[in-house]
Amino acid sequence: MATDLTKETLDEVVNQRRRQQRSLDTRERILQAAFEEFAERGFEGASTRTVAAKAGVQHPLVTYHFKNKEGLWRAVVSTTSFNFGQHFQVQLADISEKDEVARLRLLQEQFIRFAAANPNFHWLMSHEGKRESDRLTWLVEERVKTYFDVVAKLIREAQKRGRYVEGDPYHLQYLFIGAVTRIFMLNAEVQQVMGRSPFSKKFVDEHVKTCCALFFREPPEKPRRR
Amino acid sequence: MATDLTKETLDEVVNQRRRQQRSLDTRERILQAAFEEFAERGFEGASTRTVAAKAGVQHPLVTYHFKNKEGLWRAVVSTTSFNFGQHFQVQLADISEKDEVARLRLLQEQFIRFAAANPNFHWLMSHEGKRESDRLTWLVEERVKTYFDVVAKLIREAQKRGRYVEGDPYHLQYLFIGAVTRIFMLNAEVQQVMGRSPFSKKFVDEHVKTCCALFFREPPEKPRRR
DNA sequence: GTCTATATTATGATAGAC
DNA sequence: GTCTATCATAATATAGAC
Repeated sequence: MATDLTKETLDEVVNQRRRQQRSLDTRERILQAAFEEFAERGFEGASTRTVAAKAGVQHPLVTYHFKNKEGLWRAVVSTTSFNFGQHFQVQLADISEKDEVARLRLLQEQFIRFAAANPNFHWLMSHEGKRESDRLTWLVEERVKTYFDVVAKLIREAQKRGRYVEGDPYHLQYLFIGAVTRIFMLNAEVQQVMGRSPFSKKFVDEHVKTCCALFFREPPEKPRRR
Repeated sequence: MATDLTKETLDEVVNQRRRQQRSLDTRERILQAAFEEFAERGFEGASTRTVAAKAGVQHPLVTYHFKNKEGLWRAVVSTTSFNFGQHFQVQLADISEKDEVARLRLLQEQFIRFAAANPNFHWLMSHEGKRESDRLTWLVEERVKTYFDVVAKLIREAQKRGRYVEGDPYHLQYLFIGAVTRIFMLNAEVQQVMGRSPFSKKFVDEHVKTCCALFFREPPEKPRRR
């Protein structure tokens, strides 16, 4: 079949592929710009025209690719949530299923490093948690609960072994997430109050240590060796 | 002089007072509505027309009483910051200047109870900490720094006595504030994830205990009595 | 797939009557 | 002090040309 293609139809195919590629690029650039815009201003505060301008495309293209503002928001949440999940999978695979404390510690450390690298992700989520909405219900059912449940299970195991602070695991997760993320989310204020950026490697390493030290406990005293 | 007043002028005085009172009421209602609106949507997301509608007044009255949107925002921050400060003064006066650990503990507990009662206050502040602006600079210089400095001093004293976790006091304050406030700020999400409200008296009491337990340390072992 | 043009609605701000 | 009327601007969304 391919050998039957005339010069004209070959050109058409090439053109079509170029167009498809450009379309994908456009979609990707809108998505990236929308992520920043939604994180910065929340769903209602965000402007799809500003998104288009940031992405360097005409504003009707937003509607073309994502139907409407809500479709754009859902696409942003889906891709960023996927990235969030991916961030843990790789390293977590190296650790034995049975060592729950080690898994939890790695998970929490990775969470902190993800928060440092993606403060916008936490703004995106936080904006929706303020008040009830269809978007919040969707977010909780599809994304938040699954993550919370996984971590809660690990926290319970760690608590059994005396390696994590006491308390309701869901409650403790809100404390942990708040303690970890706020300093990155309020980075402009932090810069003015502390005179340094919370994003430097040195600071992030300190932050990992300090946050983990707050929630993890040293192993209970073993009978003395020797 | 007062005895010279005719019936007409008396009526005028009464009317004027009524008008002044009504004006103050209007101002107050706009202020309250604006607090909710700014907390919910941030400065740029907030609409002065929505504020007027919530307050039940015509929208030009916003301009009359506060000049413009920024003037309204400043008035909101000033009054709510004043309330925040007032919240500590009363009980703090009862504690000796010298017992820094007790002062710090009371301050932190009062902070938690204030956060539970006024989640909007923390939203109002958080919106501005995201990115640089004249409003942020004003906020940090006029309100944030003074509070942070007072608490940092107490934290250093408590650390000297081994009664507070180690680390930079400003850094630790961001951890503490984040841990404390997030669960109240995301109350709609919390309700869906945990199936209960973070605002119940029982929950707030638990929260006070859990948060303080994370940051305060028990006194170092004294030589055993008896 | 992309872009011009436009319908509709909402915003911040102000002028002027009462 | 309050309210009606209005201006200039910017928003979401869509129709239709290319």
